[in-house]
Amino acid sequence: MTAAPASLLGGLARSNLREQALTALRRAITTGELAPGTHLVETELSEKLQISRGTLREAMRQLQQEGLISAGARGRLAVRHLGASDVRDIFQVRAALEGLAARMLSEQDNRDAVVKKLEDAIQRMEDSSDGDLDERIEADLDFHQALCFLTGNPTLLHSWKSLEGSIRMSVMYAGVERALSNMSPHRHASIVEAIKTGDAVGATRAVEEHMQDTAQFLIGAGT
Amino acid sequence: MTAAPASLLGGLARSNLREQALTALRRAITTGELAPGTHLVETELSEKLQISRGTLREAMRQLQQEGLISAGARGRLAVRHLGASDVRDIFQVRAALEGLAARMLSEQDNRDAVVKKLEDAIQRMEDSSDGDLDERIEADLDFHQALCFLTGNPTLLHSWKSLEGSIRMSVMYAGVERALSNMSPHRHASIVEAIKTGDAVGATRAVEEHMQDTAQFLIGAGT
DNA sequence: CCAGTCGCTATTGTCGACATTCCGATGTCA
DNA sequence: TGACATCGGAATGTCGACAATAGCGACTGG
Repeated sequence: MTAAPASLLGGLARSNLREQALTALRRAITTGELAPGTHLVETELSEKLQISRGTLREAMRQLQQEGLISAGARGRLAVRHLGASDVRDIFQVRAALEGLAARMLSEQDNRDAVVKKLEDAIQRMEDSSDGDLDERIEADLDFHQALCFLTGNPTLLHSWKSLEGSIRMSVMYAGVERALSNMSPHRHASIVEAIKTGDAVGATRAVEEHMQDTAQFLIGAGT
Repeated sequence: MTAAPASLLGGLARSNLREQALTALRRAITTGELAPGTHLVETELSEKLQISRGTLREAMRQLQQEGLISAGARGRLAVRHLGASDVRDIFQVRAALEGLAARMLSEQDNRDAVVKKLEDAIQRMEDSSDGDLDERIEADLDFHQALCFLTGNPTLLHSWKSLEGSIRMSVMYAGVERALSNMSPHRHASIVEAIKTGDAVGATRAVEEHMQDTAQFLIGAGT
């Protein structure tokens, strides 16, 4: 939605090592390639990534603010270790954010275009239902990001994205397969339906329930 | 609340240039010393702050994620320029976050201690009512931060803090004096009152209304 | 055998320099 | 005169090196 070109001619800026390192690290962490708790040694990482420490440090600062990396004593950074309470906390905030999005969209005047795009997003989820695991996760997150994006509130989108990394870690916390087993399409459809009919409170509640259930489900599978 | 030592023995780590630069820049921006739109030239700033560019860059990355600095073409950074719609957007998200906080606190079991602390925060606001302008702003933000802090949800607090810079810029957008004239203590008292009686929906609504009114007020004073 | 001290090592903090790239001025040729 | 090539200048991107410090282990004196 944003990492990819917005539409036609979205973004052609795809260079600079910092961004690449950022993407690589984010992926490594949310994939589990870098296990939670792993101490990230700058010299080591910079060598593996073939970039200088300075460049790496900039990327890590950002990861830190995204909640993927936590700081220990003496400036030491480590991959964040999530606990059950963290997952619950994250999804509570997420619910507030996406709940706001759903309400805003429900109260909007020209909902047709928005609803159309959300339905497309759901369609994409169904299309990928027999595809790659990561692909399905991606499709799910795309839907939820779209929810925020379509409100036209950049701050809301930004806040959501700041949480995206944590959300991905929550998924990993429970295991990708297990997390996916909970992602029923009808859950999302009912949210869109409420938005379509302009049922603001219904849409908000649908989102909040969805989030709470998901969190509960993920926690139940806790390590 | 967090910048200051937590209580006794809170934090004794107060060095490293990056943090200092971060604080200095944050202050300069939210004070207006660095006007919105100002192009932040790395070489120039690093010389003024007497630090190296690398160190400065790390600080600026963080400011960027906090929404105080926006990136233009070719990696150029500039002090973010807020418009009326930005202020509205920011306060919408803020309302969602603090609304969640208020609801959580209302539904909590042992509310006495929490309520006590919030009342203390209000007291501090009143104490500073004839003090320095910045002091009053600080007291106000302290109250709202406490709202998030007391929920015990670190993610919520983190998200709020990510927004704090933007909130401060919104205040500056309208002018500190004007912004302060809207901060009536009774507004906050009614929030605490609702929390005290366990009225979750009332507390949430009180917060949301407070936020919406404030946003409206700030926008009305637009530059 | 224990305690205290000294020095080494691992890792982060900070810096200055070089590389790259875009923008604009300048100059030249049809 | 207008368009195009070229040359600086100004910023950002990236790098490698040095400084500082905490933690650890060995060594020594009692």
